[in-house]
Amino acid sequence: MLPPVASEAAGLLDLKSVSRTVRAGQEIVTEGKRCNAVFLITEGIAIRYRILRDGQRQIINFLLPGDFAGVTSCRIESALYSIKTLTQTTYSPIPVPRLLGLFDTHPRLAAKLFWSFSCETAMLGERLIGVSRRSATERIAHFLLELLTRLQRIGLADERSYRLPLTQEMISDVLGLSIPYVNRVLQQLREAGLVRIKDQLVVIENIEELAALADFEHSYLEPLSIGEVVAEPG
Amino acid sequence: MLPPVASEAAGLLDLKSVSRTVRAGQEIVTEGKRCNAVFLITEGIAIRYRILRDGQRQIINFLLPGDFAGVTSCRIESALYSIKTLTQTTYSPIPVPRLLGLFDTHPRLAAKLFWSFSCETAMLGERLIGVSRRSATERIAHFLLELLTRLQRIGLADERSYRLPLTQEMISDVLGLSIPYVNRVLQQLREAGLVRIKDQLVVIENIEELAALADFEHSYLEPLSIGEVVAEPG
DNA sequence: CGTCGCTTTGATCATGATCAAGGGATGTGG
DNA sequence: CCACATCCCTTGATCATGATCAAAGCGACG
Repeated sequence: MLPPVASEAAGLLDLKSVSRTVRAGQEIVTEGKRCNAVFLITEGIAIRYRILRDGQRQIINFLLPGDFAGVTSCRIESALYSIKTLTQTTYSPIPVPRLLGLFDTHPRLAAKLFWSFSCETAMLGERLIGVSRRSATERIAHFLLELLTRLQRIGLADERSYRLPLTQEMISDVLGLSIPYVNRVLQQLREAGLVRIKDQLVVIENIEELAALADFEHSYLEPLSIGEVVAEPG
Repeated sequence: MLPPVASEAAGLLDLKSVSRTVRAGQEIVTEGKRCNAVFLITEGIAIRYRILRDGQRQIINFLLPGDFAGVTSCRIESALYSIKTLTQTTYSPIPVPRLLGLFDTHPRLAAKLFWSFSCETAMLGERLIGVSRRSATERIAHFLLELLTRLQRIGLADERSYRLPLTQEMISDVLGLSIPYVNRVLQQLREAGLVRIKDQLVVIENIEELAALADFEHSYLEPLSIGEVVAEPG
């Protein structure tokens, strides 16, 4: 259940033929190394991150099925970020020239692709606001809701819960918090009857209250009814 | 002295004919209101920001000549962010359908545009890392160096200084700090002989040391020698 | 001359980091 | 079957970065 843009691209580029599957914990892009392809994730979950000079890790975002990984990681010289799988993951590398060739051969698809990337940027903007201006509790709540919404979009979450290998360390690395503090905040959320995380299962017990707490507005995740904009002529 | 991509786009779209000039302090996009165009800034400086529910302002980034403003602000329903000018600014609105039409008519340009946007995302990623994991001093140093580099690219900064109406409040709103603390950190940087800000003139007195302090790596701002990637055939 | 916008200073407070250690699964080799 | 290692979660005590509150200085400008 990939988003339309992703499956359309996959079809056009005949990506199945070159897809690869790796197990959990593999790096598919390494920061600082040359990288001249982007990757369409078709199954599995990965993170994009950077290790800072003091050894801290900052996770930039989570890559879910349908996401194009590496567009912002790739630079001509070297990748800006590393990408590592959290679960068994299937992905298709798309050489950058091939991707850009799409602009010549399938402009309409390219336009959609372009617009869908603007969604990633919007997510980053929201995360920036969160990390910059929100309390630890708000950040954690917001982050868990963002994941819920994104996973629902691709059919990997039900009404109020989802399953993924999310450690407290990862939460701290996404949000710029310390592990013990994440632990304490999660306890509070649990005691408040808002969220329960247990054995890789995240259950949002009270979505409305949590969303209010987090000031969560999911409009920035809306899939942009691009059809209205790039209407087929006639 | 606009970047090549911007001036190429401007030429093709015959934007001069519809350019507008507004004075400092004007909002050209308002969060929450409908917005169905993006804006190519040709002169002047603006900020993109959001006012949070508690009244705090988070500045997402600075828009300089050559930047396309509003791609991430625009959603079909309503803008995610506001954009306000800091100086007198000239800009050209580009209706979204027109922009997307470029993908049909000038795929090569569209590809460049696409790639240049990935630069904005990279900047956001860096800012996220900064706000999330760096100390106030590092953040401020990093921010001032980023501005220096970006302004140099478009000929608006010399070797080590630039002029723009940057208040301490704005620095605090970009970086998620309080005004008094920004003030104190700036004093330290001044006393250390690293940076001096006076009367809208920012002087980096010791670039190397400041860059080391900030762990500043400007590769993420590199203009991506896209020519190598989208080489004209033949 | 008063007001407004910005900078500066001081005192106190608190959010969240850090340090240190223990606990509970799960897995692995002897 | 047990030692032990590893990974992750949890808890406690202390510390510090940076927020908050309050007020004063300082031009510029009408």
